[in-house]
Amino acid sequence: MAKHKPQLERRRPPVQSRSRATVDELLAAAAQVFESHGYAAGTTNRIAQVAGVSIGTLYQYFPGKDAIAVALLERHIVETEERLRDWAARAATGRWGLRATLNGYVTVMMETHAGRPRLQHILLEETPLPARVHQDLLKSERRAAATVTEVLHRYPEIRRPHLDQVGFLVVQTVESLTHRFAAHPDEQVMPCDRFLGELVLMLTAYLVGPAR
Amino acid sequence: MAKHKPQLERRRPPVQSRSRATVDELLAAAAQVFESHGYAAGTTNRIAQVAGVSIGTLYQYFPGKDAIAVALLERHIVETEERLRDWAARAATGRWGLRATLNGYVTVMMETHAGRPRLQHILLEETPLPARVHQDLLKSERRAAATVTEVLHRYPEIRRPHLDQVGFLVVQTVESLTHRFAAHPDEQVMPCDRFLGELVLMLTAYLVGPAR
DNA sequence: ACAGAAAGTGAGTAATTACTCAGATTGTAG
DNA sequence: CTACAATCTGAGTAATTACTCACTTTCTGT
Repeated sequence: MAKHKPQLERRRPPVQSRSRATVDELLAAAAQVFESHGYAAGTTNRIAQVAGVSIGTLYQYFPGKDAIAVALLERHIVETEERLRDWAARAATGRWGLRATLNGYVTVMMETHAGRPRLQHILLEETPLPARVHQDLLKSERRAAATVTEVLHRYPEIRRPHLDQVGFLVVQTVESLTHRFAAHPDEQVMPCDRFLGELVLMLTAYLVGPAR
Repeated sequence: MAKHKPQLERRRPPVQSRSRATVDELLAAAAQVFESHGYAAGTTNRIAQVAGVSIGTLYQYFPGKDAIAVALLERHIVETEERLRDWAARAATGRWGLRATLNGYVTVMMETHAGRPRLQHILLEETPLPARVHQDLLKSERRAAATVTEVLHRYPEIRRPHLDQVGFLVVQTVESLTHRFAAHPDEQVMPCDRFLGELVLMLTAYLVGPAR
């Protein structure tokens, strides 16, 4: 369908407030359309329509469909890192026990995906992302693992060796279970709050449990 | 792109061995093509080409693209349930400790996705599945949880209440972490065998840990 | 007021692709 | 061998869709 191969850089940077609002509208519309239709079926025409602008305007600010997905993903990475930093800062005050800290972490992650549970999945798995973005994702995930590891260091009841790998597994576990539960919840078998509680229980048991 | 809306039933059931082989070829080709291109970009023409038959032959046995994905998914559900039954039977001999049993479960699940790590994700998330198939998936997942719960009942060291919900969380955890690790392994931070070991450790700690 | 820049429009284009069909080829029963 | 069914072929069709461009409208500085 693509006539030419477009770049990934924004074409014309918005300078007036009107155009900045348009770009915001476009991103919001894209999030909604991708969430409900998937990447391939989320057409650029539909995105423009939902945003309330013409298709030409869309291509004035984004050189191609991929670029929109990349922008959404990069925005999500930034937001997630912000939330994680906030959580780490709160944990660093030392007023919380391990369990409350883990509870906070899982809650933050669930909130992050509460609004559009499928979107991150779609961006990650269905979108042809350039290698650069994959690198960014990997780096961001490693930073998250490092942050979590650092927080865990504050709790002497954790006696497990290789805390960095432990932090990595915690991040992976929370991330993947949160995604899964947000996207396909089985409220019949396990309601959301119970799921959260059990997950925190599992993580706590893992961290303070016998080293072997 | 679709002119008419096709059904999901196979058009002409293969009766000669030649055509049965053709259908197998088509499914194998579809698995390969979807795995490497995703659902939307995995074209029917390409599937037919990889299978070594003409596009017309493909449509003689499958009424539409979706039907191929559904067939692949149903096949995967059957295979997974078989593997799970085998594992439960082995666990029922009573010769394994809890840890070995969990290790076996995780190993089985990792093996299931080792060959085509992305395929299940693609079928589940990118394919427009009819409601019937989603029901089947949910049912299959619940059966898996029931099987695991039953196995866990054999181990008196597990004192946790609501074993059915515990079994459900174990299934969800293993399923989602296995998918994630098969699809995007970060061998640099955590090699596969170490990942398996830590996951088993986490599950064990969760199951035998303090009830509160 | 006005020139030029920024922003927006949407019908149209070229490429892609799911699917069809008229007929050729291969297997099989009597 | 013959008739018929099963199987296979692949060029062609209609629908879809990413993207362009010639043009209009709105804003801003002077």
